[in-house]
Amino acid sequence: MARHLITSAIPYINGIKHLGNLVGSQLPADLFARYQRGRGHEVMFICATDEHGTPAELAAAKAGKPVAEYCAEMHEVQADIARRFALSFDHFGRSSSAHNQKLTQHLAVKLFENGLIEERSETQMYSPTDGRYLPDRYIEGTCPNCGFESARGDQCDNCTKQLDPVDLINPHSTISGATDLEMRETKHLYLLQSKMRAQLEKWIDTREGWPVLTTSIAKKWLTDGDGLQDRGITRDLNWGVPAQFDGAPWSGMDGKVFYVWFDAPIEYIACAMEWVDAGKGTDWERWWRTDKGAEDVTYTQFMGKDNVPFHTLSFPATILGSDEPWKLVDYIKSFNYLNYDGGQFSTSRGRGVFMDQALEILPPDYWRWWLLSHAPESSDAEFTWDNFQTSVNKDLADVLGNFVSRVTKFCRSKFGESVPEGGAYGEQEQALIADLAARIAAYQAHMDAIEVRKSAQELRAIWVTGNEYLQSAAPWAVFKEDPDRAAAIVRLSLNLIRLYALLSAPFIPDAAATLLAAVDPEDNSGQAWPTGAAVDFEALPGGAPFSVPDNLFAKIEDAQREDWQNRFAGVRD
RNA sequence: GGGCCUGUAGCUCAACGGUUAGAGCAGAGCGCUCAUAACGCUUUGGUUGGGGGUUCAAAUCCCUCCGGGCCUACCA
Repeated sequence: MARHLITSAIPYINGIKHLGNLVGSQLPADLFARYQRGRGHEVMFICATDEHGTPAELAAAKAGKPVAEYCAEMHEVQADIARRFALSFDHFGRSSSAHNQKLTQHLAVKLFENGLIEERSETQMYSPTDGRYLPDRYIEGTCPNCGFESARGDQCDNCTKQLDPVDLINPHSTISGATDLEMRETKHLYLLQSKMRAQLEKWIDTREGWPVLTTSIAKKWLTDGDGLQDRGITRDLNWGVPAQFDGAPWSGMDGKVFYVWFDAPIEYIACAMEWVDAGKGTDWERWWRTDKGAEDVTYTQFMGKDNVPFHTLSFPATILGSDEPWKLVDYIKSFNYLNYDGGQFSTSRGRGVFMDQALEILPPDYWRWWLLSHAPESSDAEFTWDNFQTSVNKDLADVLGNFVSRVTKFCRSKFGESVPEGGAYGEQEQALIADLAARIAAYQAHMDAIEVRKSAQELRAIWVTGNEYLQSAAPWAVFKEDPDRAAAIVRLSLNLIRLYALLSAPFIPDAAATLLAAVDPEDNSGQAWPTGAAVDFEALPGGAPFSVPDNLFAKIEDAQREDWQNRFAGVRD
């Protein structure tokens, strides 16, 4: 039994994520976790909320709440939606946890002791009115290059020129509008990634089979310009992991916290400690410490492409630089973006479908199927209602749902609600079994390789095989002359439903559970992962009871599609 | 500006130097009547964005032009 540690990029605490965020990390990670569990492997699937940083402080202020309270509430909101989307985290933690604070501080000390952290002084824009230092993107002004009036401190959206906040004409805070900005000298800790460049490059070069998207981004950062740059890992903020604490080997960091991107990935580890606290397990170290049992763990990370530099470089720099035996990632699966109907999803403008809204209109399996079967693996992908309607109606309702319907209803009317006895599998059945064995092997190969679209395609082909078989075996015609032969056909078909339930569970867990409950109500056949061996087609013996489930998937009507298309086109409150 | 990805049938995508470029959807025809008017079979449809080059052989490698997207280190 293999052991799989699986993490999804941790979503930022603010707001509810849209479908593009979902398909970029959490959903494919869940697919993989469910698949590996299904195969009988031991899985630790971890996710959390990323809670620190300026945006959380501002959102809390806007909501009129202390930031800790705001984050606690938003964490529950996100946890609830994740549950309702059937995301099967073993633990959904919080980067603001005591464990993460302690571990982040510990690793910083280790890095310092190993000569990889140093203090540097720099000047940054400070807003007395806001009472805070302003990240570049919170400063706007007139672009000195093109005269555009809403240029941000880091880049002009109009002429795309890279800027420095001091270049802006009439700069002001986007938080308060204050114009009394001033440059102040401030000290920060820097992670000396440049010292680790060679080590990181060697590590990246020895990774095999990583997505091009993953390695090309890592390579770019390693070699661009002067190579990998040192990175400030503290910020002048209140909300975060304090950079000054008992035992800190540096001073003068009072009132500063670690940068969210330093502490966020560390939460992957701390989350396993939270998992123990929550009473879900007893030993987190055997997942994370290679000196304590984690040397045989396969660690896979899932993320959108915007997260790749932090996972290929910064976090490994933290891990490797600590010189402690932490488990390093084995495979990084990265995704492009999902666009919405000709443009981008937009949180601020309420453009596109957000996770809560999605569940208001349809059950999770509908979304899971479409999103996964269209996952943006090789390039950006696009959600359109037309495509969504077609995929759901054809794949789920017609191919899978209708197969279940025709088999169970035919059986009920001719043989009653138990698996028919009599007859034996013949040549036609052997051919079907051989065909499916090959398809299941292909499906597994794609799932093992985390080829999400191809897996979905193969799964659909497996569903189609059932309809092809029924059509050519034609039990409704055979029944008139040879009821025993018809019984064997129906018995095999009912077994196919069970097989489909097990194979489909990673994609559509709720529907799979419904099928399994209908066709094997007492779970007599076990739920071992099917390999396509003969035994998988005889798991439901003659005489076993079953029930006819309600239609698995309702079709999306044209009127619904149009309604939703209008509803999600613009402005969310 | 730099880097990376991408352009293949009406649409969404495969094919990663080697038969005649394949699937699903959409379109056309036929069949079936168990089923959510569902299913099955057959079939139409491509100068692989343009041009040049390398090779016995190019969608695939190289150059160039055109289009789309993303990243570019202080948003997270």
